[in-house]
Amino acid sequence: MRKPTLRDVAQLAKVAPGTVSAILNKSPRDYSSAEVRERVSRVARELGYRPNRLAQSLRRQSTQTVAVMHKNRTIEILRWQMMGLAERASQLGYQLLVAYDRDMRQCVETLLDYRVDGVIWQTDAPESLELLEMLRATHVPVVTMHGSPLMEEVSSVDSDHVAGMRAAVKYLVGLGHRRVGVAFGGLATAFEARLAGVRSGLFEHGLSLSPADLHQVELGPNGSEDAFSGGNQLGKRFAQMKDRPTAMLMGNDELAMGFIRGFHDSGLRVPRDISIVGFDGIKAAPYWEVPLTTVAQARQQVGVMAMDLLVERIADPTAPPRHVMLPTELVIRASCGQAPV
Amino acid sequence: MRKPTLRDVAQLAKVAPGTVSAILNKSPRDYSSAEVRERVSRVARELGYRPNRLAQSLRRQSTQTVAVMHKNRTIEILRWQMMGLAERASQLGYQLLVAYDRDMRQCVETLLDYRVDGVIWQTDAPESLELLEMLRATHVPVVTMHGSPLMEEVSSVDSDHVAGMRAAVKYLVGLGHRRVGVAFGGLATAFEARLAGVRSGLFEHGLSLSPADLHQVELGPNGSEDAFSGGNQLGKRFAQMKDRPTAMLMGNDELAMGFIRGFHDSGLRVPRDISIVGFDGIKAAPYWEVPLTTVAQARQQVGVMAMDLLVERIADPTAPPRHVMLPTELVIRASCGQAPV
DNA sequence: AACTGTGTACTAACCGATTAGTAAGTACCG
DNA sequence: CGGTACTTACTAATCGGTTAGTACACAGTT
Repeated sequence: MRKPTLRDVAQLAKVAPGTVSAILNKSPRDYSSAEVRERVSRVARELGYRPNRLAQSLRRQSTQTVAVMHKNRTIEILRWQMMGLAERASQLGYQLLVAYDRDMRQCVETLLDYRVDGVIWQTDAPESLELLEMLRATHVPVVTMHGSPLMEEVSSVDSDHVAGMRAAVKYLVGLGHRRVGVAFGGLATAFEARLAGVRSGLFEHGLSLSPADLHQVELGPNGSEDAFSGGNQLGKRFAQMKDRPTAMLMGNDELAMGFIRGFHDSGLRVPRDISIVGFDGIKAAPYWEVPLTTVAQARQQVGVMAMDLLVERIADPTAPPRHVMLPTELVIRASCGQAPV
Repeated sequence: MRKPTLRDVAQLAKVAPGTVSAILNKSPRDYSSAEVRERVSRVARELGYRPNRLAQSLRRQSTQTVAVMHKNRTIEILRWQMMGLAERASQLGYQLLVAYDRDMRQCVETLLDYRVDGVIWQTDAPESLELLEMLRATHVPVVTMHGSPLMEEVSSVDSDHVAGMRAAVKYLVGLGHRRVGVAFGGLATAFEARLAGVRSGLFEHGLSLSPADLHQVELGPNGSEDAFSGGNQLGKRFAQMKDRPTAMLMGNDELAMGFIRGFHDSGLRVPRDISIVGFDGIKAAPYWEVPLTTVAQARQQVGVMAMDLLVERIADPTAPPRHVMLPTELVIRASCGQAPV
């Protein structure tokens, strides 16, 4: 009832274990005769033999497995990235070992114990920098995805948050808006990049971001990461304000959607009374109460690119790190309107 | 620059490898003196020694790793389940090896090659039954989550879809509805269970489901799994119908949300012109155009329970399989109203 | 002095593969 | 017939741990 081993195959086929290995791996060092080859293959098939990857990896010093570090969030865009990653990994013959742990340090250590060939880093919390450094010290190839390049020496992929926000700003300014605000939730390097995009976009048009118009919102109670809730509250507050920006750039779509809902509760309307731009391009965006204008990311592409960069580094660890920025697209729907005169 | 091995530690501490192993594992067979013990621990610490899990697993015949088979969907509720699973796994000291592959068979084989201690099955496609059977034949403990019990012999966890739908039906009937319809997307055993719940619920009240009121909707173009889109189209169609049910039970929240949007486009209103109940309880539900009444699942709980059942079977493979149904809760918001008289 | 017992640490087989080195058998050639 | 070359398959070390079995030293007994 034990799983058959290579030795079992060898015995039944009356050859040495090494021979079986050579044959099944189509090794260039396999000199066996057609007759033996056939016999071994047949026995292996009949036994349903499958090599033990633990043993293989141990010997070969390569696991064909990459670790994925991520705050297992329910943020939709992160899931799309994961999908892209997973699909590409499977295409390239890699397995994904995912880690989830409040204690990130322990998590990294555990993953390394598995002797993974590489690590994908999908956590953009600023405090992760120290851990990244620790990872880098082990010489395991790492690629960060989501979150702007954290370290020069570590390859990274992400959407071009800066360009995306600049495009959004340009669009709003084109609609006549002069006072635009932003709202973000929590701390994250991705948000920082988006904020930078807003600033630079405004500057381009001779405008600037008033500190009063930069809003930090709570992402829902105790780690529920419910950006809808935070956006909702902000929307309600905005509806009460006498003096507010004519347009808002929201940190992500969920925030924007919650905002619209809260804003509407008080009888005010989007885009009549305020213009709203989201970020990400999640599935619900087109179907929202007022279809959301948003900076859409190339969802899965970030993931597949991350995987590509990683195998590139695995193949040649000395290659210089690369930093890829994927273009975003401003998807114009109904949540923005002409600025009031 | 090589990672230090147990042998390195042994050499530096001037003891035999086996001694080091015994000490570091706090083995009951460790008879070493306090002095040696201290020396070994110190050397190990200084070297930053970490055991190679491949070697450990190979020898111990146990990997402390469980495989997760799942269609890596972006359906929110499935992500919540995965979060619960991941968190519990980490608590119990297990790693997750996730698989994503169009070719499920190959996927299963690959995972088994890693000699995982167990498998979590989160794919409710009916065609997966054959694969499950194949898995079972290998005697690896398996737990299915999401998707009603597929096989008597395989432990399963899921929300009680049937009870959930019956509660929803009861609620609608209480509001005076006599003709309620349902809409589902794609094929899935979870949907089948929900449908069964509807039928039994209606029967309880002397009603029944007219075949004309059972709607299968497309889940968006080519595998995008965008239930919003499918729901949206159905909503539009419903708005044009002269004769329609006074209430609809939707297969999941995304479908329900899309439906409401499409329905509203034609000037009709929810719940004035039709009552809508969703299923799942996703984050956006309270914030929708009309806050969604829905059958909420205990999101993460399914995942943690799945992990618990799995370790139970890993510990004792001969234990009888268990089938757990988690209660659902009807969350009443604004999308249902009194039936027209 | 021989025997038993106990504390301590070592030895070596083993998990299941991979692979460099080697050996046996046949073919060819001068 | 001895020597070289080629084919074919085997042997044994190795990856990095775990663990059953063994050896040795010293103390206490009779």
